[in-house]
Amino acid sequence: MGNKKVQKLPSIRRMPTYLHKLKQMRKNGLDTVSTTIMARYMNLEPIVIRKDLELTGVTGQPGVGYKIDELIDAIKSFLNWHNTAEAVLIGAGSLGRALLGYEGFEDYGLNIIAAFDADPSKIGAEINEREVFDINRLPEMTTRLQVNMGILCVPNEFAQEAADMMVEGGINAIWNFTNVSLDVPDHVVVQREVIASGLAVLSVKLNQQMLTD
Amino acid sequence: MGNKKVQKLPSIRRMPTYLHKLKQMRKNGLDTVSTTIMARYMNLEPIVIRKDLELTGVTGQPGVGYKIDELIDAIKSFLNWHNTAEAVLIGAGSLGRALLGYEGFEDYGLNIIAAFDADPSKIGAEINEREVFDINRLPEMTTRLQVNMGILCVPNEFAQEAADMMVEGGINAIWNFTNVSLDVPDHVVVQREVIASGLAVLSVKLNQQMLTD
DNA sequence: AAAATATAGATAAAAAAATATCGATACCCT
DNA sequence: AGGGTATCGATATTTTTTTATCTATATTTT
Ligand SMILES: NC(=O)c1ccc[n+]([C@@H]2O[C@H](COP(=O)([O-])OP(=O)(O)OC[C@H]3O[C@@H](n4cnc5c(N)ncnc54)[C@H](O)[C@@H]3O)[C@@H](O)[C@H]2O)c1
Ligand SMILES: NC(=O)c1ccc[n+]([C@@H]2O[C@H](COP(=O)([O-])OP(=O)(O)OC[C@H]3O[C@@H](n4cnc5c(N)ncnc54)[C@H](O)[C@@H]3O)[C@@H](O)[C@H]2O)c1
Repeated sequence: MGNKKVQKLPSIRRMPTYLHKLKQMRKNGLDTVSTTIMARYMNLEPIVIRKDLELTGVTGQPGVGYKIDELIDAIKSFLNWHNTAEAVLIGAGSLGRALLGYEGFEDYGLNIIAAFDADPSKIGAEINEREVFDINRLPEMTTRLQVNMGILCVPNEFAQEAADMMVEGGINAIWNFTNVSLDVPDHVVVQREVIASGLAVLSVKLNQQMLTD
Repeated sequence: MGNKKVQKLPSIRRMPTYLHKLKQMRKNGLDTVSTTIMARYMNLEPIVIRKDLELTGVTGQPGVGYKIDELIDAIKSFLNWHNTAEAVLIGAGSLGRALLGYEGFEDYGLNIIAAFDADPSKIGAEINEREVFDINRLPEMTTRLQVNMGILCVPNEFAQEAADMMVEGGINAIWNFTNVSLDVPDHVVVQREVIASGLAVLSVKLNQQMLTD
């Protein structure tokens, strides 16, 4: 029914950072890791990490730690990042271009296969090896290609109509970077990225810091 | 001491969305709002909103709601967004350009006054009316201009050294978009923006949705 | 005017998340 | 080999956040 709550949100949000650090450690030739080390890296308490990792089902070895390979695997499974998700991006503007150029997504099982835009001067262009198509072709193309994730980067005023087209095209997961709270059917999940949230947190932190010294 | 925890994080993160919606309502000529309306917009329960607003110190009128103007003001004060914060941006690459071009920051009391980069082909350029300076001038300039916020958008491998330069230049708040956990003195606050966190949440949501229908 | 409805605030309860404690296991160093 | 240290897992506790309940106040409808 679309309104089920996702639990353990804070833990889920930390997973990608674990993954990143673990991959880096593996590249450096390590094969085990302790929560103490992860904790120091992330500025958290070891117990937090242990609880998070518990969610993935891995078990560590008392006195030793966890096997890095196992952990990487378990986190990927937990996040469902083993089978790469194909996505389309809507709105090849300044944010859209940045996301199209972001190398990191490979590591996160995300593959942006095409972009869509309404601006004739952008349609037909290629950005980082992905073609930009006319937004009107979106429903037809996503249906045919069976894509079920859309990354929304259009200006606020077009956000809802773009979302409607995605829904029409069978997309059921929307990563929403606009400042608009979308109205979508129950079976469609939306993750809204509010960049100002981070700024708000930083402002409050800074303020508190200044008050105490 | 830098390791004090910020409380009410979830509430703080919701504030900018309230602010955005409230400003929009004001533009539409409204002057009061109820938590029911806000809740419908944000897909939350009214009680959540009421608790959040309580933090700002505003009081509403039973049977009526809150005064929009008062709310906007209270939220801005709460976030310390009344006095515009000046910031510099480090790394005028694809993400950096997007941020430099983002209009939304005006509303959030953030003013990016200059950018810094190491690439000679970028130094001297102007992006959205902000000049790009040589990264080596950062410490001197931020000291002189008394800027205390830095937005970090360099490639991961240069993140720490760029952070060091910021600290040298007297910056004490870093908005960190890199995939690196920075090592900074206690008096410097850091807010790390991990874009993959949102993707992780979306993946889990999508997975749960698919399992239940 | 009375009844129905919508609302905030205060307080209480429940749920979730973070943190602590402790025993068992492994490793390291002398 | 033995003592010291690091580690995990299980369980318990504390803290924080979310949600519920109930009362008083305002508005709208009849
Ligand atoms: N730029 C940033 O750093 C940033 C940060 C956070 C959030 N955002 C949000 O992301 C969204 C996009 O921002 P931006 O700065 O990239 O804007 P932009 O104007 O640079 O890009 C928007 C793109 O969408 C295209 N477009 C317009 N209408 C369209 C439609 N109906 N269908 C398809 N494409 C359409 C435009 O042609 C343009 O290419 C906005 O909602 C903004 O608030 C941007
Ligand atoms: N592109 C995205 O959508 C995106 C999303 C999330 C996070 N990030 C992160 O943001 C960071 C930047 O990503 P990007 O895609 O913009 O990379 P980019 O390569 O496009 O831009 C990096 C910029 O930093 C400059 N630079 C390099 N070394 C420097 C130094 N020592 N001092 C100052 N400037 C220096 C480069 O010249 C370049 O202009 C990375 O850490 C990336 O992981 C990017």
